[in-house]
Amino acid sequence: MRKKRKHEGTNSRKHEGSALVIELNAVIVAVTDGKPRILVVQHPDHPENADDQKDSLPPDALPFGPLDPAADRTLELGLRRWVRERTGMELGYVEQLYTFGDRNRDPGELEGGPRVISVPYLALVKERQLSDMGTARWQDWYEFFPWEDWLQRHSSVIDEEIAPALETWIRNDPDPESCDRRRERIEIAFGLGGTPWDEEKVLDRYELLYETGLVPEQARDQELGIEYERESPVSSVELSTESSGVSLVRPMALDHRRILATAMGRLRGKIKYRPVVFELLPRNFTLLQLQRVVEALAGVGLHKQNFRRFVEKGGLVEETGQWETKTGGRPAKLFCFRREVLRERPAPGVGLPGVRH
Amino acid sequence: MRKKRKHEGTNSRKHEGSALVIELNAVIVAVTDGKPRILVVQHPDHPENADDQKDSLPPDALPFGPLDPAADRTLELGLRRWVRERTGMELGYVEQLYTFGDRNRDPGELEGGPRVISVPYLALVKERQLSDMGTARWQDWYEFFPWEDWLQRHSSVIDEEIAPALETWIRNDPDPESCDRRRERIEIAFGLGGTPWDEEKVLDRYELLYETGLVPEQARDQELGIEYERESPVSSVELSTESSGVSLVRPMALDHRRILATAMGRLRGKIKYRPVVFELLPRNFTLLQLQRVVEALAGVGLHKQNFRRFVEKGGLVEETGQWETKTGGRPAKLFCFRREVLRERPAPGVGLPGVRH
DNA sequence: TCAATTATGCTCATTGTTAGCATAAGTGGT
DNA sequence: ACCACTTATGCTAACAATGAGCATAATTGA
Repeated sequence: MRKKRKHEGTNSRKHEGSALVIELNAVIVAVTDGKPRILVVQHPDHPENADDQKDSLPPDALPFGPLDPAADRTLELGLRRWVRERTGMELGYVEQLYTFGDRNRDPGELEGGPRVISVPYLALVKERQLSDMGTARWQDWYEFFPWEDWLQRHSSVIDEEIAPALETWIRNDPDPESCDRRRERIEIAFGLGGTPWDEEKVLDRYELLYETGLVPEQARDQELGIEYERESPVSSVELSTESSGVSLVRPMALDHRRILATAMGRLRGKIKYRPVVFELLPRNFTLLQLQRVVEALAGVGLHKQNFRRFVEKGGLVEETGQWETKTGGRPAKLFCFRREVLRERPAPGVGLPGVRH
Repeated sequence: MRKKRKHEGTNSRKHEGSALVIELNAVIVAVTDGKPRILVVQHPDHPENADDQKDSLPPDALPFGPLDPAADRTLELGLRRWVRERTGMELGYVEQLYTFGDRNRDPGELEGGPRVISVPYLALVKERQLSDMGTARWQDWYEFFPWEDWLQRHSSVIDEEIAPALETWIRNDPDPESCDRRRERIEIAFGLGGTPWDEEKVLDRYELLYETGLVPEQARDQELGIEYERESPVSSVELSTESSGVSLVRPMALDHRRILATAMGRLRGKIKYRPVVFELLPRNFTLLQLQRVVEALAGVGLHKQNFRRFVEKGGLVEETGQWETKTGGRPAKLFCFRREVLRERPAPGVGLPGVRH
């Protein structure tokens, strides 16, 4: 009984006995103090909250709510509805991410619960909208993905922890062909062996870490008997037993880290060809503020002068005539998004001009 | 009774009385003779087949099948299963497109049927796999989207039919603000008023044509009392009554044209940063063959010499040493996809080097 | 006033793109 | 054999975009 889902209780009888429900997840992103943060809640009644856990740190969960097939006219309106109801937040920009429908992605299914299809959305909100109601908190998304941060942590996690562990994983594969495939996947995903780092491949990296058990939920799922196969099957305890995964990753409920990875990758890609960063900024901003937000999202540092040239010459912003004086140095011009760019360029985005190597 | 869905009958009792079903759609694309074609079927029992239709041309439908929540381990496997069962085709590359869950997108809901959520997939198959079983046929996708073809038809449809009609639509809006928004959307979507044509904006263009009733299904949906609102509400018979839409568009069932638009836009975007075109080509091909496929998909013509430079210097292909002699001119080198490019470049795609203006 | 900090202007070499010109090597017809 | 025609392929000049850095400007705090 402990895994009874909240929305089974709250919804009308229409769902009772149904083999199928749709759960809407929200990855609500804001950037504060140069850190991308997502809104997380405490998952109401998840197995990991039970006492069979060694470390009792309860996993964070993405906010979620049910689709009410009878009441919600569209999925997006359903999402907006329960986000409003539960957090009081009125979402602006939202974008559907993907639909996750693997069996047993919700362990409740193992006990006869309905098949839960999850349709997560990405939502971007402005800094100032920080309103934390109930158990909801903002959490730096790099706490869930330390290896994605090449700005603050220099991502030594990869060299020191991930790369060696993956190397073991490669070598433990008896089949030389599959071995090569593993190596190729790893080198492409993590930018090893001469391959350049691609900040968009968040999901590929996650999938690899899941398969290799370097991420805590793999062990948890395996204990529950959930198979989450991709290309190559997980050969359980291939890795040295003491290294139970990448250190310092916050636990996450269900497959929410996978969803977050999807969101991060999508957003990192999208800022390059769509002016979505501005959803995360106040109406007026300095170019450095803009740069910091882009850097925070992409997880990489950018060349300041080139960034400013790109964004100004690209017609993405225009001067407001105002100045920001509290910069700690020379005052900076304040800019705002230049809407006309939409007519001029087919794919107006910020790109990552001058990524530091 | 005429609208009873096939899978309600074929599936187990688990679905009986359920308020929710998931339908998997497949947009199966192949390129033959320089034309992108999709696999269409005749929709089993759709209202448009009834005799209340003036022109009795039955609408084409995308192949679809139900998700069996009890049997299908993943959505993708469910898709592959019924495609195999119904067409004998074993799909290779597939990619989830989007999830459409608007109420009444299936008119059966109006008569108490379950809410039908559609999860369409894009599948790419090779030319030779053309196997048409049952009612399934291959159909040039530009028959459904004449205005997307700037290669064969020069797309005079836009100048002669669409642009004037949209101009009327703009002028018929009493509110000057909303009027401006309409104009901006149109100019951006259709590349009018100095804005460049963006071949990826297939869905935006479709949405506009739907809203303005230039596409046959708008009238049909309105007759059925289905609201499919986006930003601005459809003001029904704003347009001159005689012009009942763009000429020569093949009718499509349900919201399948919207799904196809999503697929086209996605594919047109994806070829630029992912080497997916090769899924549509034989293992060995000439550079012109490759170019023709890209052109067919993107709907625009490319500069031959620049295309070949781009694709060769970009490391996307490698020579096989073989020659194609039946070119009708000088024999051409045969190339194949160069897999190593995946390691070298973060986003290896074909791009559209040298689009003809 | 100095050091530190941030903003902003400008350069230069490199690389990539656009739009062509020109040549090569086949075809079919007369 | 010669022709017109087709397709393949090599090459270039002008221009645009990018990467990396130097230099200067305008603030603040010690």
